[in-house]
Amino acid sequence: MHIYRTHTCAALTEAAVGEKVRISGWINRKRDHGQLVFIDLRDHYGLTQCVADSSDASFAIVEATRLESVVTITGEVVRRSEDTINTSLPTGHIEVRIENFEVQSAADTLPLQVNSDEDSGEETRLRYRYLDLRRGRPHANIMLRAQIIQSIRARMVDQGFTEFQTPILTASSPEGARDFLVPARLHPGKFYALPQAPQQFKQLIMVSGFDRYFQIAPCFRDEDSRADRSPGEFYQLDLEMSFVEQQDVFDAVEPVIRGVFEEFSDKDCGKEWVHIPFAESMLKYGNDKPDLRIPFEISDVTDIFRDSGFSIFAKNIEKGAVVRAVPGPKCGSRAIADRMNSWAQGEGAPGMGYIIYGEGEARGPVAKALGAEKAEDIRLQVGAEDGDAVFFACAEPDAAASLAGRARVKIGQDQNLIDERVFRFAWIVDFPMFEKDEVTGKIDFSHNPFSMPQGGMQALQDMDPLDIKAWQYDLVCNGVELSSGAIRNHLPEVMYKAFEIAGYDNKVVDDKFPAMINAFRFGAPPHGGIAPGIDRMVMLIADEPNIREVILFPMNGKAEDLMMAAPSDVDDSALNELHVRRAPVPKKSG
RNA sequence: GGGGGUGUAGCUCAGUUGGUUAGAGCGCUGGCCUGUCACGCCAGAGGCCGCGGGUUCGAGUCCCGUCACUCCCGCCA
Repeated sequence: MHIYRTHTCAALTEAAVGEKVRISGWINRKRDHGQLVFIDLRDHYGLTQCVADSSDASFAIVEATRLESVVTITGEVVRRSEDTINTSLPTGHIEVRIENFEVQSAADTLPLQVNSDEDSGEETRLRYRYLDLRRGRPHANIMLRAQIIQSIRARMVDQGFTEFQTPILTASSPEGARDFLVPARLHPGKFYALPQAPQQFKQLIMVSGFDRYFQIAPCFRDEDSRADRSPGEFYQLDLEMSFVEQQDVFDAVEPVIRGVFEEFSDKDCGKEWVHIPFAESMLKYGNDKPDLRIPFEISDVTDIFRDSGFSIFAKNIEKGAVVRAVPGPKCGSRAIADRMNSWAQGEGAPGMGYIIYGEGEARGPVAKALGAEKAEDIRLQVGAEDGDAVFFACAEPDAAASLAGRARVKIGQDQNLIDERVFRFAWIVDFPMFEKDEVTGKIDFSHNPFSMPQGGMQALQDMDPLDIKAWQYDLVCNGVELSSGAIRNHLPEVMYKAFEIAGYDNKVVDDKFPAMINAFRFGAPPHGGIAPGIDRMVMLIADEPNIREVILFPMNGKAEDLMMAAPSDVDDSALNELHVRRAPVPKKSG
């Protein structure tokens, strides 16, 4: 007999009755009746009830062993009597009569309760992550993640993609987020960077003549965390394809993503994934990652307020402001409207005007100043009914869109208008190539400097830079940005020109992107790709509100690994070897 | 860097308008219990109420500061 186990804790059923077996695992729960004690033994696979009574030699030690101790139990599988069958357990028709009980590893008093469905505090969970991960839901989430990644690999290979590995120690690149740097021992004063994504490598893979690449790629960005953004590192399904247009990328990716969501979730994934131009998304949803489950849209009512009796808005419009209207279904009460107004103030806006529609008339100060006719125009445009409200964001276009967008989400949530049983996907397309920095007025790349401008060189030469669109797209699901991609700019002259518009001369391109700009001189295939976030996909499928729930050993919000105690101090000798010296930590002012 | 929320037993949380000895469930220790499966019953241990200061006759509760965790803004090609 194997020294640890002949079966797992899920394997024993009525078929095994009469067999002498050995199982090992953790004591999940104990029910001590004095002369009779039950143990639920748990392993990765399931639970098996084991039982001993006072006549058994091991009875005392069974009673005395604490929860979560690891034990090996040897004994006979016995059928439970009819009245003691537990139908909620797959192994509930049998139990193991304990003949021998060996403690492999005794557990101290636990810092968190493993057999509870209730989460402990984040700090405790992360510090004792190995205990947290024994619990049902975290354990299942990690298994789900593994299965999803497995499925993605199979689907990608089926579609003719090949998985390659790209370097982890690479060069810092000027664009994007803050880099993690690694001092280069052999090159005093120089640093490697961890890749923010294998962006340049995957393009070079295409130049190398491989046709369809993918990788479950680790990406490193030194950015502050959010609920849907793990600090430091995350994984992307990174992929790139040669000789493709935008729609080819969509056609390759859509079945993979849809397939995975449909395989692992019961939620409806929609018939077709809509394409929404960036500008339309900003107008209707106030952001570039719309939650299409919210059943109403924002509309522009600037013209109705222009030169109107509502002078605050009218004056702002003259100065370039716009007015965006957010419908508030069933929000037609003073209390709700006031709450929205103070919410908006909390968001940094001066407030939110509103009109309440009820009993056939428009009410509130805005309606009064505007007059019944214009209030009715708004009602018709927005599609409001009796009992609804309409809220207004008046500001310069970006700020108005943003506030209206946040208000839309808040109303959707507060009024319970979000259908939790569906995934609503959308491709956001036609991103602008350039944008103007509000503070400096400088024109810069709005998304990815390697994207091909729509219209190519011609567009760069002839058009107002701010009007040029890029072959740049995002995949969005339920208000979460799942993915970002582009058809790349593989033409050196077009690349120089694009960087020139953004204020960088040819030398900058040559210095900062030597690999790409050189490679493109030796025959580069037109290519494009995308990189869906693995963690976010798993988070959506697992229906978890926080990305840490689908990561084995996540860091906390301050990018610390509480379990491993990282980051940590290092010896001076290690620093000396790396030619690195500590700078004094600046004292806090005040 | 900024804003919100939270911080009370090992864990999850309650704690009234400021008022006597700060509670519950789980866990832990001891006792009872031979059919439980969130077993039950009895008893017990366990608290710098995050920390520091202030107001007050009196602070878990009010005020100021600070720290930690968390959510959001900034940031995220």
